[in-house]
Amino acid sequence: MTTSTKTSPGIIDRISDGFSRVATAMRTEAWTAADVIGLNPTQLQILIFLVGRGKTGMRVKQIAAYLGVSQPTATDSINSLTRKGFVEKLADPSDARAVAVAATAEGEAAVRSAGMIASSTDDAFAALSTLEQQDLLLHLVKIIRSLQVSGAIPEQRMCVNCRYFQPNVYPNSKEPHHCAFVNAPFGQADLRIDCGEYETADPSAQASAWTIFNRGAA
Amino acid sequence: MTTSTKTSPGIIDRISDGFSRVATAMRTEAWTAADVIGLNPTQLQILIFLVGRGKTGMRVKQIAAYLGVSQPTATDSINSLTRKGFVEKLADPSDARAVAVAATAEGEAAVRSAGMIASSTDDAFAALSTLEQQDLLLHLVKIIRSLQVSGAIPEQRMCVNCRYFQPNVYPNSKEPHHCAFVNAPFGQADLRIDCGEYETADPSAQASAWTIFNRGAA
DNA sequence: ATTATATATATAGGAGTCCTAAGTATTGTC
DNA sequence: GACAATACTTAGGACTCCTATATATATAAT
Repeated sequence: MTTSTKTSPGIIDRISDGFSRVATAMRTEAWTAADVIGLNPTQLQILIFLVGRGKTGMRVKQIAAYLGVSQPTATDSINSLTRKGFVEKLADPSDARAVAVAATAEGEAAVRSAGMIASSTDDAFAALSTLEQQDLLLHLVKIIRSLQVSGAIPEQRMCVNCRYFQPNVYPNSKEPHHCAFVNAPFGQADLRIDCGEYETADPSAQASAWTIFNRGAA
Repeated sequence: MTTSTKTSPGIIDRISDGFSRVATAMRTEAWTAADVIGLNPTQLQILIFLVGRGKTGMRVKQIAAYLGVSQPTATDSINSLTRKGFVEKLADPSDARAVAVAATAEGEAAVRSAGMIASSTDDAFAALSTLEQQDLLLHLVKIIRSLQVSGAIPEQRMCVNCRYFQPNVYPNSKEPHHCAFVNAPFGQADLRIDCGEYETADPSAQASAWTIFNRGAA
């Protein structure tokens, strides 16, 4: 949240303000997309999150952390989605207290149809040049990592946190990084924010990967 | 809203996802900041908006457009702020139907104190290099302009829309642009997202300024 | 001038977000 | 086996946010 003063606001404040403006557009758009399938933005966001995570299901606590809301709030929205048949609560075999919330087939179909609708923000991102998109993605990765390190958001399923990530192993290539999961090189523009195959690396590995990653990106 | 599929999501989807993650952090943070003065994020956002606009006051409709919500929703929040003494509704001399909503002295003080609290997102932006910040700001300006052109958000009080903006008049300088309001040159890093002195330029002037601006930035 | 239409805002009603605080059940620990 | 921690739900309340409608004023057309 930016508190602009009468004197010239610093670049940090203006960047923050810029993010707010884009966020406003995304939120407005999310209402439209969600409305197509009879949901609201929060519910759609949960549904997309669950679809991206597959059959195993996610705990209520994880969903709450992902959304940045309290646990009861997550419960509210999950119940609403359950009533609508888009998600189901399964018993977690490893812990009888816990539930595994998973998207149903209807939920997956709903996400697909919501994804079809036009998006002004996507268009705005697409209007940037390829190089600008790549830079922007890299900046976002850096910002998100900072937020994660400071505890503002939970750990993200990003390449730079992943045990399969081998940064800058081909230093002079266009695809300097390597993913040990698919066993293939990849470039800066292919960095993931939320990868399905993600597996967390231990903190020290994350830290050293980050150092090596930045050395190349500088 | 991004709908990641099982196949590799494109860079646009990943950028969109990245913005969502940052937006989540900002929203969480906004709760904390707003709570300090007994508000919620929406109310604080309105209050900051009004403080940035001075004594003249803003119309309900403008506030709604700025927030990206319906007009009755804006009325709700404005009423809540009025009850708390942070804003007041003044009669608009030019239109008896309209009201001019303005921040009170208490409201301005409240914004100042909310602005004091630490911000993880600001820290994350500050952790980027000066050059990265500058690039990011430029990307945001471009994205916001696209959103504005497509009608997703209302006209923003940005340099690139302003009648005082003279882009690239000093092409080989570090401060290539000129602001006719303060009558001084300024650089890419000084671009405003929401300027107090903003005055809209007519559409054709905006379009040609944008072309000249991009020529230099390429 | 008068009627029609458009605009600015408010009100009504309802679903749902989102919070804190307090409960229930289960798990882990000493 | 008692005690604290954890996973989640329930309860209660303020507020967001919507659509639809009402009220007043402004503007345009006849």
